Amino acid sequence: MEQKVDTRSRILDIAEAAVLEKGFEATSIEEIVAGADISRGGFFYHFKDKNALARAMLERYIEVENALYDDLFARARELNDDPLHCMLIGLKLLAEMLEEMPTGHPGCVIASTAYQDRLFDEGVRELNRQAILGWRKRFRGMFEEIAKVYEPREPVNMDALADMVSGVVEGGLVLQRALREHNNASEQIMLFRTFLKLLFSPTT
Amino acid sequence: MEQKVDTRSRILDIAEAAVLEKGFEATSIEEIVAGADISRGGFFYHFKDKNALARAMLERYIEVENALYDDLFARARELNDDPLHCMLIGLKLLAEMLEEMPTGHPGCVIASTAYQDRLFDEGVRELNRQAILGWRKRFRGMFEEIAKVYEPREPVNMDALADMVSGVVEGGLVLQRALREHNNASEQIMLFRTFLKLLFSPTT
DNA sequence: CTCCGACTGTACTGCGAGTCCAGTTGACGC
DNA sequence: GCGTCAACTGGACTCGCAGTACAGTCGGAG
Repeated sequence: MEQKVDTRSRILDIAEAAVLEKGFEATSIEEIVAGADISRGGFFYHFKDKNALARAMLERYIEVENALYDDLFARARELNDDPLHCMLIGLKLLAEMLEEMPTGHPGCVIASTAYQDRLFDEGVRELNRQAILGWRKRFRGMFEEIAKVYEPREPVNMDALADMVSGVVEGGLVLQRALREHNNASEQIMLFRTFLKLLFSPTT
Repeated sequence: MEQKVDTRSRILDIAEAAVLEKGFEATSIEEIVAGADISRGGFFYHFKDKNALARAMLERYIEVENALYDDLFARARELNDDPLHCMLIGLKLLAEMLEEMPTGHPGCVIASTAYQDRLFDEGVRELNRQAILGWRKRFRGMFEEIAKVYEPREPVNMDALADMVSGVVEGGLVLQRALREHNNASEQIMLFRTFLKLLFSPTT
């Protein structure tokens, strides 16, 4: 049973690296089993089909991403108790993290999944949906805390503002991928930060 | 020769609809030729392979999108000569247009292409890149006009601000696709508009 | 010693991309 | 009216990859 966990996550590691680099469809099972040094039969022992692999990858990815956000904003909170400054510091840390990744960010599986929809079953799509709704809830909560302290200068839809965090990151990653530049995502986050500063700045 | 143009664009129509709905890889040539009522041989007569099809689709799509932006901001200019207000009106029109699309927006081929990278050759990727750089140039020009009249309240990187238009649209479309909601993209654009209003509002 | 979970290995089906090519059809130029 | 050429049709084929089926192996827990 040691082996089971081991091999399974080894497959996920290899698959994730390949998928983030080339896309899901362009990654063959042949290639994964070669990388993980197992037989084709071994692969299908762990995953019913490619869909099951996609599902497991998404689950793991979302978990990691959530842990990352938890950690990021916890660190931000330690540095400053004010909800607005906590948000601003958290976003700064996020931008820095994205910038530090040498090969550029691995690219977000969410967008990739969204645009290859029909390749996946309903379970995978629903997982994707729930992940984004989770982030909406997370950031909405944070923005409500901020709004309690700082009256927004313009009326905003809180759900949309929360979605903008995800949207700006996703959009930035799309640009980055397409342009072959490497800091678009972090620049976009920094601009969003500027937006928040202006939106919640005291009305003199 | 009438036929040639006719059949070719009929293939592109069918393919575009299918690809926007299901993604490129999930769309088979079989299905395209059935829809266009031609033989497999006929398809390969017009397009060397799926890559050539992708390239032609992208070219057409980018042209349409550029014409759309031209038209949108020309209409906005007619309504108001001030560069900031022209931008704000143009974005409003864009948001409304996205909202009016009954099935939600067809989804942006750019993002889809970016995330399926290795499926395509260098030509397709470069086309994609140039399209985004074109939008950067377009919006950067507009923002520079605005900045001549209105001093930005916070320092911003003009290229990044220009990219934010594309990024917010792309990001919004990703959310929309993944969430199965229908107005995320337009909401994101409206939020970006709020950002611009705050950024370029007269410093009291 | 035996059972079981984690595999290996092989052989097979089926699908879709892409190739090759021989033949048809209709418009146009002469 | 005849040849030519572009725009196809239709069919046969190869290849790579997903997925199925299943028989056999191997090592550790009981």
